Formats: sequence, C-alpha cells, structure tokens
Amino acid sequence: MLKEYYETLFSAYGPQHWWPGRSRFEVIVGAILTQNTSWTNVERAISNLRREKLLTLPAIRRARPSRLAQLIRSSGYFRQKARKLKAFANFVYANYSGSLTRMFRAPTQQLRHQLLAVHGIGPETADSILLYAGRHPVFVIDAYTRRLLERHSLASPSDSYEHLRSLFERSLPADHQLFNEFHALIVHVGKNFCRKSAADCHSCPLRRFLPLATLP
DNA sequence: TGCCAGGCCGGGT
DNA sequence: ACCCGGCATGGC
Repeated sequence: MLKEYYETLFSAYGPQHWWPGRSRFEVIVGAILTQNTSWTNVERAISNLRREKLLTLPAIRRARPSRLAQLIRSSGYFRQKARKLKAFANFVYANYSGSLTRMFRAPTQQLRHQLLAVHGIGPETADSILLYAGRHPVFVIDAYTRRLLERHSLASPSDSYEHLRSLFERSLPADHQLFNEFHALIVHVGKNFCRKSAADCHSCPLRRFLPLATLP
C-alpha cells in the first residue's frame, strides 16, 4: 500500500534532493530550527550563522547563548532553540569527542535513544538527524506525514508517533535513500495539496487512493 | 488581523 | 500514560 504511494509520488515528481544543507551539521541545525516553524524563517537564521562562521560544532559550543539567540531570531522560539543547539553540541563532545562521524557510526537504536535524551530533541528531530544527516534508515513522521495518513484513513489522530513510524518501517525495506525520498515527496504533496485549510485534492497525484467517502 | 508553520519541554492529572 | 500552556517569528 505505502509502496504504491511512493511509486505514484516518485513518478509524479521525481527525486527531491533532500535535505537542503551543505553539511551534515547544517542539516542538524536546520532540523532543530525548523521545529514548528516554516522553513523560510529558518533559512534566514542559517545564513546568519554561516555569515558569522557559526555553522560548525566547535563554534556553536563556544558561542554565548545570547549571541546565538540573536542570530537565529527569525526562526522563532529563539532563546529555546539557542539552548537546544548548545545542548546538541555539548552532547557530541561529551559522548563522541566532538565528532559527528563517530556519532553516526553508532548503532541506529542506541544513537536514537541517546539523541532523545538531549534537551530539545524529540522523536521527529532525532529521526530527521538520523535519516537526513546520518543516512540511518529511520522514517520521519512529521505534521505532513500524519495529515496524509489521516486524510487517507490510514491513521487516526490518537495514533502515537512510534506507531506511525513502525507502520512505515515494517511496510518498506530499510533503505535510507528510499525513506529520504519518500518523506521528502510527502512534504512536497503536503505543501501543495494537503494544507490545513484549502484542501483541494483535485489535482493531487494521490487522489486515486482516497477512500470514496472522503472525496471532496 | 488572526492563524499557521516540517515540535518539544515541564508540570500536572 | 496523556494533557496542556509556554515558547516567538514572519507570511498570508
């Protein structure tokens, strides 16, 4: 079932070249900054950090939280997110000598548990880091994914994050490239056809999968 | 002009 | 194990 969704989306849109980011660390920063925030607001924050040479692990670790907060202001929740960036940097130093390469060599489940213990890293952020920065085969469940599943009666609002993640991971081969493309494609259709209001699925390529009763 | 956007934390039940 | 208020900006 989900495999057919993927085939349909890939035929319609092709490869998405995700995640936008020039380095693994930049991808991680983006994952934290985009929490409940539109990507355009995050882009400004990231270019500010780049301009100030703060898009590296050691630089984030050294920077004062107030300075960080000022530079990422446009991404919203900026004091919280400044603290989260520091917490992640400290985590990598404390556990992996400041090396992302070492960090991502850890077994997927072990690293996932460690990431979830870091302040500011919840399930979606942990999985985005694992998949998009680390190429580990975990499926990311975000607001778009959940909305798609609910619109298609494949999930209900009470389903937990872990339940939805396991739905994807048991239905598909554990292939990071596949998970990457699939999730990116879900976000793409979500942005174009599946917003909260203005739900016109008329030209959505997934329209044929909609249950008859829910067709608009 | 209010509502929304690729969540998460901490305290309460 | 859930539930909820707080966190904050920029675009429409």
